[in-house]
Amino acid sequence: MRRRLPAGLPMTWGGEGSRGLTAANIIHQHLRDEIVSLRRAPGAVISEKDIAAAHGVSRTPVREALLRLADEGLVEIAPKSGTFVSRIPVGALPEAIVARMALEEVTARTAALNASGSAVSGLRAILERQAEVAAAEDHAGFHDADEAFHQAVADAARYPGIWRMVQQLKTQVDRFRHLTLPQPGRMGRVIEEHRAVVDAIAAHDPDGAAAAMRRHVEGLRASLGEMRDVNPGFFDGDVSEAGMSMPAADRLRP
Amino acid sequence: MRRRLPAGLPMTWGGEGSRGLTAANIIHQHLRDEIVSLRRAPGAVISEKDIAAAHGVSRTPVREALLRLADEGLVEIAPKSGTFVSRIPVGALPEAIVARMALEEVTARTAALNASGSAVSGLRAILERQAEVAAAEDHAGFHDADEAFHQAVADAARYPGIWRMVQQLKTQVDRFRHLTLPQPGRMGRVIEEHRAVVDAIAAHDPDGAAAAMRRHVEGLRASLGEMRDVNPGFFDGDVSEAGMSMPAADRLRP
DNA sequence: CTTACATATCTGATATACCAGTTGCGCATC
DNA sequence: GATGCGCAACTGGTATATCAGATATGTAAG
Repeated sequence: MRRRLPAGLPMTWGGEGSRGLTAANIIHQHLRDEIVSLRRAPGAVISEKDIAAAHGVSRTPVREALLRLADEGLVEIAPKSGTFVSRIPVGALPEAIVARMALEEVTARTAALNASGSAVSGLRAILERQAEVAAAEDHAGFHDADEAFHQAVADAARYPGIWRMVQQLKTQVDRFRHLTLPQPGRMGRVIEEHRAVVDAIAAHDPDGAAAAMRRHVEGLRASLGEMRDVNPGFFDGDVSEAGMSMPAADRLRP
Repeated sequence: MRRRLPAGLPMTWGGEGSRGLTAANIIHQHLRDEIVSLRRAPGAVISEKDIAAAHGVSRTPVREALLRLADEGLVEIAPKSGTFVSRIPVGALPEAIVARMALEEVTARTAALNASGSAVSGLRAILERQAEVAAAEDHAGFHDADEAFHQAVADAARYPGIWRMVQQLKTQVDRFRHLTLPQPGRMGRVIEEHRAVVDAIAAHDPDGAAAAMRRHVEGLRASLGEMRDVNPGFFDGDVSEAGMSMPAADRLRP
């Protein structure tokens, strides 16, 4: 008996095999968006049955989506009890930022060594676009451009797998960021930091690129300051563990 | 209606919630062992039905386990066609090692800053044990001690999440390592590298610890040299991409 | 002998049904 | 009124059945 050899090219270790647009994948994406954008609040109950009904499918693909979200740390499944949107693990955020810094630093370094001319041009284009949306006070567009920038650096370094890890790390921090006040001047500062990274990459200066990227992510850590409003029980553990000052009060009384 | 607040403490972002010993988890662990240890060959077919029968359960928990393995990159699911043990993505291994180096370097650095006395003692104990099993030519025990060492460093740094990422990265490389010839003197060299890391941590020398760990992982990269035997279609992409020399021939003719 | 096509038989994806813990509320009790 | 207990309505975990796509094989035409 001859076994057929699938022609699939996995390309990386951690990537969901980009298996077609199955119902489970659609629901996964949908729920993920809702959770990351905080349209579903941390701690909120997720009902398999409701999701299934809302999408007009059975519980099976919903369950598959939820299991993957659980692996990503975005939902918590309590057996025979319920499924909930994960609270933001503020205690783990500093570690996540450390990991991201380490990964992005080496990415920038390699990008400086490997970047093609077109890659540099692409980076500059993203920089321009980001400046434009910043001038328009378009926060959503700014965030998109930021993501595009970091991905472009990863592409320039040819590190798709590391980029996937960074994306994973970004998720929790981004969710937290949605709860912070927009800081005046932050967009301009970020753009300058990005520009420094691009300049170092264009100059093929690995140490400079790594240092610039490190400064950038460091700045990100500092931007986790103030909460947007009186925050409910969105967090797991003590908020003061996030490394930055914070009223530390107003947790809901249970 | 009051909603109950689960007392679960997630602790990190990426960890499977350590949800009880469900059938799916058992099967996941079982299959994972078989795949990593190469008892299931890369490219081999996995039948949901067979696994289910072998474990005396239905296909549902088997499917859950396989989906998680697919997310980990250990199996590939071809819709309506079949599920296979992932071929080793040799082309992605250098990137995995780069990522691991970045993460373990910062881990060692933080460990040097944070390590308690007991943590250092624990590290030395592991070092001793590793020397013992090395003297006994116990390769399996050596590998276990190696894993314990790296985990202990991560524990000393209080980076459980980063350790989980490193574990993920180790998986594919370890699978590859299972196919390489044991290199004479490697165990002794590894132990010396470990000792350098511990010494730097004990001396609270962050730069030294980071450098020592970097050298260690660098040595690991170099150890990916020769294949154990004429290698079948265990690899995805060209083996020469692994960064080391290799006959590059004898792929199975389809 | 080669090639194209129809079809039988695999597979994974989904639907449905059932089971067993967990939780919360209400009633009985003190 | 406070407290302990037990039932009822949830939930997630598993089992079973059904559907549709992909592959392989056999057959007929060239």
